[in-house]
Amino acid sequence: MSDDEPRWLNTDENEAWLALARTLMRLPAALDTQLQRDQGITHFEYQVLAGLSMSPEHNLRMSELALFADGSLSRLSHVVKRLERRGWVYRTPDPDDGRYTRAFLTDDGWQKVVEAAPGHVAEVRRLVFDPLTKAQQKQLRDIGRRITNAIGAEDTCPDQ
Amino acid sequence: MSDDEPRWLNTDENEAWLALARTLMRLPAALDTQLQRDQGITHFEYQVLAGLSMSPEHNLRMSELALFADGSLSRLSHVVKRLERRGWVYRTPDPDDGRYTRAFLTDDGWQKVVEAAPGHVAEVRRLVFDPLTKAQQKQLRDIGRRITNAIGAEDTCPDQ
DNA sequence: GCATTTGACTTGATGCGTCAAGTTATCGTT
DNA sequence: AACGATAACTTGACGCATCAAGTCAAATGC
Repeated sequence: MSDDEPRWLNTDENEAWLALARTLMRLPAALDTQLQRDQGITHFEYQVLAGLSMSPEHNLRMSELALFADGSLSRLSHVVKRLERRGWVYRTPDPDDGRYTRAFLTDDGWQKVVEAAPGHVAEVRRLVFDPLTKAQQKQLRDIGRRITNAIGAEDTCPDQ
Repeated sequence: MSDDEPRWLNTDENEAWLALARTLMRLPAALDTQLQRDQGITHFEYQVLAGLSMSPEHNLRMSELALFADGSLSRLSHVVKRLERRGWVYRTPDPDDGRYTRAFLTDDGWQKVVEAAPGHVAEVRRLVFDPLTKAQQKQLRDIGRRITNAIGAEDTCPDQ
């Protein structure tokens, strides 16, 4: 677990780590900024709405939605409550199994996604894909997967 | 600004974006988890302590420290207040120019960094560098820089 | 040399995420 | 059919980040 002498980062690693750390700090902030400024929603709220909009009947179980949006059930519950207040979503117990709750997108909610999506995608493109070469895009996918795999094992998801 | 028809992400881009989004979500959480569990501090608090520990006299101006730790002055002010309460840091007006505040690491603060650093570095290594090839590490540095450059121009830092 | 401006913080209110503790509905067992 | 166990949420309290407004010290203009 702990060596006698820790292996510090060498110069190359340190530069890579610095670059990654900056990205971890600023990219989410930048994406949130765009959505907040143009649409008055957070990136997480966007993901929730987008998740519902992509499902066949515009509805999902809370647990499915939490998995999709990569957040805890508790967080999702709070967020959906706010989205419900804004009239974009409503919840009903699943008719097939009363333990589940289904979140439905309203028509207004659908409109909101349709309105928000192009700007968000454009921002992702501008900040992530435009600056990278094709090869780097592929590398990025592989790198991201390797890192999340390294994390993935112990705690697949928060909460619970 | 907005095209007639937005350019959606293609399959390759979508996979890369998914992998990146997961990393953005989970890597910071994983690093915070380790530091919180083993040392009772957040990653941002660690960065603040580490920043001070690396400076010649174990002190920096708040504004320098904010830049180093990649956070707003306001955020830093709150955090340093907490670190001060815990006895790891203290603040004094800069003797040379009373407008600046200097944050100093205490002996206990230094001990804390020495205690926390090896475990944190080991976690970064385990989650980021061990899973990657040498070539990917270099790519990661370049990719990170390109993305932060794309962001960088408009808002170098929050607050202010 | 006094007033204004600028810059470097500091503070308090607000909102969101997390954590621990509930609730409620079904399932398995007896 | 009753009982505990489990799974799927929901809720409330708490901590931290952000934002807007305030404070205070030096520089700047007149």
